[in-house]
Amino acid sequence: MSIMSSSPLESSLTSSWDSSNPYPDIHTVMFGYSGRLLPYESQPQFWSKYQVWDWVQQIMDMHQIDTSSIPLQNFDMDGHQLCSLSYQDFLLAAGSVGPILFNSLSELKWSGQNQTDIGHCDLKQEADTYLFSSPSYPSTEMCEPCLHPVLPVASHTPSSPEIKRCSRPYQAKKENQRGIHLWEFIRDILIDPERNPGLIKWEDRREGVFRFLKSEAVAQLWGKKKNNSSMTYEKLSRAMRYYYKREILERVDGRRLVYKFGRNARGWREVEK
DNA sequence: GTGCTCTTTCCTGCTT
DNA sequence: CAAGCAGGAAAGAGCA
Repeated sequence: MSIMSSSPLESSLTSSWDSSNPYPDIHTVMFGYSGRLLPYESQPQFWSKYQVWDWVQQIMDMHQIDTSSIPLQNFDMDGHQLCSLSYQDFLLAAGSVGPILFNSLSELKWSGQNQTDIGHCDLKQEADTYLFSSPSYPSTEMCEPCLHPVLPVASHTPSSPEIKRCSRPYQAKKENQRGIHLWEFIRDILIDPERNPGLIKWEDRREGVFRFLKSEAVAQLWGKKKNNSSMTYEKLSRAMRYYYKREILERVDGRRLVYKFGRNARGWREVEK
């Protein structure tokens, strides 16, 4: 993952994030998101991983940043894990968007718990430390067992020792990569609304017609599942098209990003569940 | 090692 | 013109 890469993302951020005004949108971020949350939802440490995704997407939407601009799989974690990330973790995980996410989360934590362990001054100081005084990042250590970079876990008490953990997104027991097929992965997102923060949507539930809303985000999730960081919607869609021949999917002519489950797809009908 | 299945990657041409 | 679709070809990866 490239850190602080200069990408099209940067230009899209300039309206809300620049070096002269590092926290211009804190209230927008804070009240724009937390304002529409239920009480328990404003406490990010209790979020499910799908609420974490939802939050990331909401913040991106708020700043009019394309969700596919950041590797969503870097946020494959629940709220508790999210809350343990440091400012630097966010920079590593989301590049230029990291500070926005970090600030939003900190404000949510602050407003949700009404605790002041992370104040604006601390936030700004930490942000400044990493954003403006550090041209490059500390050398990367590697996690012994899996050879993924090690990230420092957030420690808001300066004197406490820094705990290292693997940067690889949380993954339960490594499952058989062939254990789930692409169409099953898509189906599972569709039938479980909590797993589906606006990624794919039923067009006709009874007929099995669905549409990709965030095609690249779905591709990234699929890539994460297969441990393939270079997955794109173009490649995913090629795999989808192979399902036509096997009648797992049926063509939906004339409509972009729209697919339909075929006779050999199982488990998507409500009555089947 | 071999063959099979299921992708993944790359490509060209077409359509929206 | 860009994005998406269609499908051929070849290669990769897991598994029996």
